[in-house]
Amino acid sequence: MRITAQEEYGLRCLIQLARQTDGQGLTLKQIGEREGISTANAGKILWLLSNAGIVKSARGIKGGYMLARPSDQITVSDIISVFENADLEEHCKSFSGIQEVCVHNADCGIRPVLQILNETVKQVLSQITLAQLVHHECEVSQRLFQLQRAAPTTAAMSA
Amino acid sequence: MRITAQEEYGLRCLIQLARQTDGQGLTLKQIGEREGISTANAGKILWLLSNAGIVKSARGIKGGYMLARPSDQITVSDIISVFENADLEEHCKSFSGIQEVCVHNADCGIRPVLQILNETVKQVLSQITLAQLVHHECEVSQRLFQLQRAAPTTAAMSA
DNA sequence: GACATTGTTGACGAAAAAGTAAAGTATTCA
DNA sequence: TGAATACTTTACTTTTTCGTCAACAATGTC
Repeated sequence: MRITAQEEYGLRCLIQLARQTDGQGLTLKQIGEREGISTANAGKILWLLSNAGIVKSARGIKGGYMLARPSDQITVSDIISVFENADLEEHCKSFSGIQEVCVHNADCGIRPVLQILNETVKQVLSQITLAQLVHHECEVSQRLFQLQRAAPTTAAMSA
Repeated sequence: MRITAQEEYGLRCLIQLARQTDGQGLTLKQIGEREGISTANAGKILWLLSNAGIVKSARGIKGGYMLARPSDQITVSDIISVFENADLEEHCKSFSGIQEVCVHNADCGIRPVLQILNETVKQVLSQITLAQLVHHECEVSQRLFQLQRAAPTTAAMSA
């Protein structure tokens, strides 16, 4: 259970773009230098993000990348999903909502635990926006810790 | 951001052991057959879990594996940690508690987002025990969904 | 319209993870 | 004691992922 290299760089590249408040955008070369990765690698990552509609690109001498929508409308879950293997998506596509969780799963005991945990994690990450990561990472961290402690999770689980 | 193959199989092997209510334990051959993996692979996974003190083993003709402690005292976070690369642990060892989150991080802006998210996820997973996964996976899933919806996360984050 | 700059795309090699194999060690029972 | 069973440990092979390279396409400037 870890963030892959691509996912981490994707997140960090987006944070760089989100910090551009002047609406200027950044070139692949600039992004690569700021995050310590090659221009080629930055190109690959940004291309995936572009396909997913998270960033928009412009070619030519005035080109570069910028966010496709405000950073408070981009969740970490959105970003992570871009780099997931498409094959895994089909593993259990029926898992789409709380109402349908058990409808398609008579064989609940065989159901991979994998899927349950993945959905749990994604649910948590969908509540963290890029805007929250941009300003002060530590504040976000503290808030999340408090969040988890405040939630009556243990009681709810054992009920 | 996904569970690795080893982590998934580790979880599932432990669920098999947790289902053994007669205190008998299971051999590597039995575990492998039940989870569709080779005996050799099961051996590798259970060896790691044994080193971590999550399971205990017995050699000889009456040998096998069993949980080292009750399943409600084993969290998913415990299990996942077993299969993490030890090198990553040193990446930011100062991240040990909520009080010390920002103490060691004057360079907060440079701090990898990776670490923050990993801690967040681990915090969530530390609240799920093996016992909860054993009985009915779907019930656990529903509870977690309700949990996440009930928690006033968005309000807390934007405060 | 020529040129420099920048993003786009596919192919290739390197690195890491996963799984397999085999030899070794300990325990039990006849 | 000896043989069968089962865990232990290391090394190897396969598979997957990661990163780089090179050629291509599009845009803006002079």
